[in-house]
Amino acid sequence: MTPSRNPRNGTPHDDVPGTSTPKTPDRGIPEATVARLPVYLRALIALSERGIDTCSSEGLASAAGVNSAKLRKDLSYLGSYGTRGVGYDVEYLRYQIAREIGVTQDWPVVIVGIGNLGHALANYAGFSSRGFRIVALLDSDPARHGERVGELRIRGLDELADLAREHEIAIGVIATPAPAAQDVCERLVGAGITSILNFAPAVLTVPEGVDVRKVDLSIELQILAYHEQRKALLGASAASAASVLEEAEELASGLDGVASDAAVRTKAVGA
Amino acid sequence: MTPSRNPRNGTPHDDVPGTSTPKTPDRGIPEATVARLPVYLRALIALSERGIDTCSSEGLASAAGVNSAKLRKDLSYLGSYGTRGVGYDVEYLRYQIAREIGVTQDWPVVIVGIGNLGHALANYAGFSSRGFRIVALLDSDPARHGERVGELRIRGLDELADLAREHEIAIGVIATPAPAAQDVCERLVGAGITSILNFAPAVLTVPEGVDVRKVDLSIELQILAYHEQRKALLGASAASAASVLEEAEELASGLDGVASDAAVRTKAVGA
DNA sequence: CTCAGTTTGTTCTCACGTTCACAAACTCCT
DNA sequence: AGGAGTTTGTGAACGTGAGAACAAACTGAG
Repeated sequence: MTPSRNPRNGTPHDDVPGTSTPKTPDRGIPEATVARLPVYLRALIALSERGIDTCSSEGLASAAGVNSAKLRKDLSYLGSYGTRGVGYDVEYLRYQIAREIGVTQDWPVVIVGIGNLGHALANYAGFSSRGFRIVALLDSDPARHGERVGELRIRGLDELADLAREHEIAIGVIATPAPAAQDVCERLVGAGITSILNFAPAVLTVPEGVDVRKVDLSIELQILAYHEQRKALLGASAASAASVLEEAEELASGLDGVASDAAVRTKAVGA
Repeated sequence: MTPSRNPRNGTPHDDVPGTSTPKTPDRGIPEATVARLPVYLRALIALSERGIDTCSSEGLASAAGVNSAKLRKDLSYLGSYGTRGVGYDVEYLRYQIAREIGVTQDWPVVIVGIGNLGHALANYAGFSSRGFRIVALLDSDPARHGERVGELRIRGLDELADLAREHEIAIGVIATPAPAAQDVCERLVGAGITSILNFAPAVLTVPEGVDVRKVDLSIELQILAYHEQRKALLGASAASAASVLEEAEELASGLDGVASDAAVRTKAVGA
């Protein structure tokens, strides 16, 4: 039973229809929310495996490492799957999120570039249990063709089109060196693949309608390095921080507010 | 001349000065910008290697895969390093960004968990050329101790504290299975490491002042799957898009996983 | 020197994401 | 049945980010 049909798609805050917003609010779940749904799903699976069958937004939020208000708002985009005064049914919510993401059944995946990283990805057990099935491993090096990795054999890139058609592959993973990435990307797109996960440190250009997500180890480390440097600087000498910064900046002529006119004039005359 | 005013922080409408806001207005570069600086750096290195010594914001932006206005705004947080009417000096800008990120010299890094992924990371040549040096490989499995990977030997976790002190390690990489991640994380923090890159599919809790960045392959794939599913649904019947969206729930649960849908629903209701 | 052309740095506006706070809705106890 | 306690779902305020547009500042030719 439980009618619990929530009229969610009643365009919640669409006040004035047809005025300034030509955008379609059609079931569009915000990107930031989409990126967190898999985290919630994993937390729910963990709870489920521990035999817990009900949880509050507070409990699930802390398991997922987010704020509970954010969690509730995120879930509200999917529908009203909780019960006030009680919480969420773990199995039910788990299924609903899995369905929304689209991992109630497996997606066939191809990995291109079977070097160190490609091997690691091919052997990663986490995929199969999370809605993905690796169906093909490709590499441009003929010396590797035929080599077995797990249950699969490495094949040549020329077999891509056939394999993609046969297995209805929709997701491709690029684990090649950077110089090969764009070429591989175009082959994937040519084979009808419209979602690409790119591990190569290169910027890919793709036609409209193709989604690319990038995972870049060096970039992640560099972001950490920035914050680490910042912590070191601030902690080392908070007093001399200002002078360090002043020295670092040289050609900075910040002009805002009152002093701008004077500064500009001076500089223009001097030049 | 030019008292080298800080270009950032004009504090547009600075409400109450000095009293109510203990927030650090000092040189705070927006996170979104910090995340893009490494991309610009890589693009500049590529230009430099091709012998190009000057570039416009337009050119650099397209090499980095972003909008030129965004690029200029990002760079403006660092200072005024360009020349109007001319563009940017590639080498100069490259150095300024590297300095801002903090990769003008190498950061010592430790990798914990030398399985498939750990091996791949240890062998990844990109680190050394981008401001990082792997100085230690640790694993909890004694059977692996002593094994050589590249130039390093695998060591036990008990050596972490000594190695961290000796090499002044500030960045740790976790490449263990999920269940071990939190424990390893605490050991890293205990050894004085305050920046962590986590590849394990687990939520880490750390004390204040420690930065954690997460790289999760399954999550990236699931985000792609969501969009892929969306494309498939919309493309299937573009004409009846409106109606499809209205009853997306029924349609989706009808199309995929009928059996499991029924099972879950039954269970949820039954419970 | 002046003027036209080019490109940066900055301002303004809008959209998106986060967080607070509270009404609505449920359970449990008396 | 009714009231106290709990928890969801959401409206509203706030902060951050993206992009368009433009003034400032440079180059080079005449």
